[in-house]
Amino acid sequence: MGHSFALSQACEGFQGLVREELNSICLKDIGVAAERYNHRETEPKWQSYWTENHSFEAKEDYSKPKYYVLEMFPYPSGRIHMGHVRNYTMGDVIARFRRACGFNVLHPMGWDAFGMPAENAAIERGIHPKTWTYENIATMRRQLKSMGLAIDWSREFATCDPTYYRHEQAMFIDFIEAGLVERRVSMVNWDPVDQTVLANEQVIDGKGWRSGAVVEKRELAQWFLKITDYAEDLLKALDGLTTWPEKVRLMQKNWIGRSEGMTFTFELEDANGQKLEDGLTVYTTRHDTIFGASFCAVSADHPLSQRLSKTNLALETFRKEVAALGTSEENIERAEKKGCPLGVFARHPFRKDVKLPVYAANFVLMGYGEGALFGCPAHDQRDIDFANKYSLPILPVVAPRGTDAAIFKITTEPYLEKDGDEAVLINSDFLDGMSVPEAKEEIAARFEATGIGKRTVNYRLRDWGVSRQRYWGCPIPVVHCADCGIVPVPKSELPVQLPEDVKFDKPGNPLAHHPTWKHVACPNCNQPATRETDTFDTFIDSSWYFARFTSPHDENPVNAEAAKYWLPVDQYIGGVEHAILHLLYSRFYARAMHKTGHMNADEPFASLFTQGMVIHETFKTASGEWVLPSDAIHKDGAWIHANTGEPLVVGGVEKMSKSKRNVVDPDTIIASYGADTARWFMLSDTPPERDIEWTEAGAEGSWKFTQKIWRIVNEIAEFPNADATMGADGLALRRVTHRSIAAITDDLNNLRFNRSIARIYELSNAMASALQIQNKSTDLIGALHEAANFLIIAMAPMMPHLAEECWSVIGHSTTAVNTSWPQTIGALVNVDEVTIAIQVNGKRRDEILVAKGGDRDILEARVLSMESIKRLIGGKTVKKIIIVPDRIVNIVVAE
RNA sequence: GCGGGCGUGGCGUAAUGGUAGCCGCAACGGACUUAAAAUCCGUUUUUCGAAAGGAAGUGCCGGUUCGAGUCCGGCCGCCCGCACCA
Repeated sequence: MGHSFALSQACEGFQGLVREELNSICLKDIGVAAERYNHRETEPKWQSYWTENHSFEAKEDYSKPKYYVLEMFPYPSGRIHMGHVRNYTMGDVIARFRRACGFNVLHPMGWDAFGMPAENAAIERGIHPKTWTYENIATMRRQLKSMGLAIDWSREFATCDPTYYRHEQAMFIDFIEAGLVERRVSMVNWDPVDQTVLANEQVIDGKGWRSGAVVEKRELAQWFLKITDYAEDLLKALDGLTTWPEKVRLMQKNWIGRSEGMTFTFELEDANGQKLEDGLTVYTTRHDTIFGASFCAVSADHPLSQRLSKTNLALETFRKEVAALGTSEENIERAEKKGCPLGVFARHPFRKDVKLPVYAANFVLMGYGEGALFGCPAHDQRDIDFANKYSLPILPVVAPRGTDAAIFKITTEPYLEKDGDEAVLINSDFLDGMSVPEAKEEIAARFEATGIGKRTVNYRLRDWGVSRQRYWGCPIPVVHCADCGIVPVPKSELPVQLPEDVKFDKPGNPLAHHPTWKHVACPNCNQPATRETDTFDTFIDSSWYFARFTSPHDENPVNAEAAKYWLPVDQYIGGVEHAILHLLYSRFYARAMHKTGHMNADEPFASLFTQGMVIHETFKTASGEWVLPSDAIHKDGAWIHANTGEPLVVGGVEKMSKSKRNVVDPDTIIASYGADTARWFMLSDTPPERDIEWTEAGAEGSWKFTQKIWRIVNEIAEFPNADATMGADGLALRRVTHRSIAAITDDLNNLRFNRSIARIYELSNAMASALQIQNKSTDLIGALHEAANFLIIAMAPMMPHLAEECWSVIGHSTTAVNTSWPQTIGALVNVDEVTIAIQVNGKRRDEILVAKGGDRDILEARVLSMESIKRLIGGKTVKKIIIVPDRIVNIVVAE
């Protein structure tokens, strides 16, 4: 530990120097084996070679199977971080591996370039969002290129390019025509200081995250995409996404939140028993518990509540109180369950003598079901809390079979049936004795027969509100006209381009403040009208970029031929944090684009892989200030600050973040160790779906390995090339080589990068051992050359620069990138002798080396004649012998 | 609360129900060196034993099986997602 930290400190300022020193020292001692591998020369050299030769530019080529690999494109925040390095390395390995295997690979890159950080930079530092964004893109493009990624840069675009967002606008107009868009008034979180809508995540303790102002609920006309029209399809199609992580599918399933229940209508009457004209329609999944109902509750925003509040001061006050809380679910969660009687009563559908008081309640959501429910306190936690607060009756109507209804009482904890309870209905008239499903069926049949209600399917999923009162986003291409209403901008006039002369000197949307931009003639009647000043949610930009990559320069949003060839994305890779929103929106967008003729597929991503985070150790001072891990040194069993000597507290190993000061800059790492080392580290040891811990020692280890490969290859290159034969001297190495390649191929096909790397280590160890043999025969030299050739191509997806350099050293005039994946020979992959474990009563006692696929009887006889086994069996009876071919012999003896 | 995942050496991890710990890191010993670094060779789950060779061992308890890290049931711990959804 101490050593690695001393080194890491040295590296902070003088990484280059340290490395150069090591190089020169080693050069001196190594003598024969050429120079040390110098990534500073070779990495830029090969990157230029790939660029100049357009090595990774994809063309539609129907003679080859296509493979489209995509990593979630980055937001140009400033600089790439280690998470990017991990993500793009994985994608790159897949791209290069598939390419070597004969696929026509599409591996593009772009920028998710609209969004609030650019506006924040404008507000805080006076930089124009466009300038800020494109400068960041330039920096990050340079950084990504220094990683040596096999990307088709000719397809690059940023979502803030008008050449991209004009198509987004055109498709939105198509969506309007196809009935996929709605303009609707809805409740939003409104920041009165910043004059903008806030997402729920931006409301902290009821206050705006930036302004600190108390957030209000406000009704605002917003654009919605009707994703709920596809709720059922989006849910059902999850079953077909078999190569998505189960976890993500489940998260989407829960998010869509399908529930089967009933809507039905109560008759209402006032306090005097006068029947009201309208009834109260509720949604329930527990219609079986109707006899346990003791109240009804509606949302504060329910039409009935709104209407009655006009003549009910207490109700009006209550509604304001609820509104002040905001729509944040976190706030609702924290709030106590409260209600306000409406002064009206719902008549029980089966018990004419029972009248249920109707409340407005703060826990009822207007957006779900009918915004109204009936409460059955005995079987619902929320309802029982409410009932106890307002002294409402609690009547149990479901109980485990065999319970005496007269004794079964519920007070503060609801009874929820558990598996094995065989719950039945009690206190429920004609339902008594039925199971819950039977009772549900009975009620549904009766309600439907009388027309009081019907079976209904409900979804938790809401329509997607896409309006944002922001400047740095795609303008929504519509015009508001006093006479014609909402008029889409004609496609010929697209793009509706963002004005560049905007000011961020006051709160609110700069587009709305712009003196001229929004004033236009109505496309319909030519009278003065105004543009929509809202822009799109940036999730729209990222919902179809994968399709644009198939034809990034086309005059249409997507070229039909290209899309048909390339889509869907064969392998998509990104963080699990996008498991719901981005991936669900993209799945919806594919369907919407299909409906409007822009795409042929419904599912955008055939396979999904979610990679883990990059984590790093953290340190704090006693006063709680975060300290750079490189400033922490371990001395006499305690951690202290390298400069101040202050004692340090060891924090957790956590996600790299600027605030915890535990970030490692990829630029520094690439400059010091090289891109190949960084890539290798990111793939080693830890399975890709798990969090990987960055350690200096690990990076050092990866770097040493690059040098080891370089040494081995150079040493082999010293021997004149010879063909691999089946000669005895080379056979052992050849077996390792072919078996390793077979395993690596299998692992890479299944994204098991860490395993494939372990196999590469094994192969290199075998090669190093073979090199130790004195007086090498031609057979062995042939085997060594073959091993080197195979190793270079197999490691090329992970360490492409080193692979190219080794490929020339070993004597090729071709390039590794244009070399096919090694073909293994079955006879060398398959073993002919196996070590079989011998168990007695399931315990391993000995082993035996036999020919593979040998005769069972002969094996059995041989095992039984072994001294060690005879001794163990002794005089006991052999009950049976289990033989698993080529694996195990288990002798079961009587005890 | 609901749903899901994970617990294996000092550490990261590996193991189609079939020899637990491949590979790497770290540590220790040795070779080379004036010395250090680098490199190479070796040791490293625990325990008994001089050794040969035993015994135990994959969070805990139980089950299925000839055989369980793996499958089933129940605990404990950690992580993640959703959460007043009627």
